[in-house]
Amino acid sequence: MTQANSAPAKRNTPQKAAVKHALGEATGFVSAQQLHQTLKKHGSTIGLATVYRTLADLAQAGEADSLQSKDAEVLYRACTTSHHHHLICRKCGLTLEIEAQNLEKWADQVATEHGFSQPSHNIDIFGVCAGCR
Amino acid sequence: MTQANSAPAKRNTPQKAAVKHALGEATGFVSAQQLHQTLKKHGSTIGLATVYRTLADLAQAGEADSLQSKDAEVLYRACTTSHHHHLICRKCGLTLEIEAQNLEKWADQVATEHGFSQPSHNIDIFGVCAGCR
DNA sequence: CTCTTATTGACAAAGATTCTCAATAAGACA
DNA sequence: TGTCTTATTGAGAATCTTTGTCAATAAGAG
Ligand SMILES: [Zn+2]
Ligand SMILES: [Zn+2]
Ligand SMILES: [Zn+2]
Ligand SMILES: [Zn+2]
Repeated sequence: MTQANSAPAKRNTPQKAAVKHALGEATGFVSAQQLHQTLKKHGSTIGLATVYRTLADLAQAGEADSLQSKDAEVLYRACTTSHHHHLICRKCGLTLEIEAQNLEKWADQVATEHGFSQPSHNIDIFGVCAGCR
Repeated sequence: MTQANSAPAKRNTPQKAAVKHALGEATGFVSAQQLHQTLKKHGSTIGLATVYRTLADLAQAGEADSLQSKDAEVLYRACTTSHHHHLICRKCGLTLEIEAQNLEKWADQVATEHGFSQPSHNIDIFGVCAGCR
């Protein structure tokens, strides 16, 4: 008698911990490739596929935020689990988390006003930080 | 005596017109690949690279807006040249243009408040339209 | 009509991400 | 602690989007 269909049990591995840690060290958004390079530079022998898999899991679990960069690659960042948005430096990648209650309300309102349900949104602000000028 | 360095003169070609027209026909955001398929289905022998090139030009000229889809591909849409944002149906892709002066102000304010210059932003709202429910 | 050269299309090439699969090791249990 | 099941890993292949290359074509000026 096998269990009907429950999610496979997750396991804790040094690789996952390493990715999580490296992501935490980053000051802003980084790509899977960058993270892989960094990890290898620090002596890790982790595989690229594993970095991709782990990042995808973290994003799914809400422990990381992701966004698409200009050159078609996905960038990740360790984040608080509460809903928020980002202010990102175009030059150095420095990232600040920002919140705006009004904004959340506005977005949902716009959606429902036009007959759209299950509203969600993507809001990111870019600029050049003080240090980069 | 050759001209110092002016932009090469643009030429009007049936291919560009076709892409522009096909983009106008679409009800929402479409990818270069989709557009290429559509064009071929209508008998055109246009090359994929040309579709990419034309879309990039349109986006540059402000005649089309672009956004990154979930699966790492760029989507385009024919748009008005004035600054605006989008409300997009997750199912059928139906897209509405929306404006919000307050929002523009808010975004720039947040940036300057934190010492960021040359502010810009990405704001998109998603949902499921009435027709898809 | 002629000539210059921007543009095109077929194909190669680059990058990012995912898939495949045999080998490894986490975690449960005796 | 030792054994066993199977989630996870890493290396490379495969896939997919996008860009680059280049000879052939054709837009537009004269
Ligand atoms: Zn900066
Ligand atoms: Zn929000
Ligand atoms: Zn819809
Ligand atoms: Zn705006």
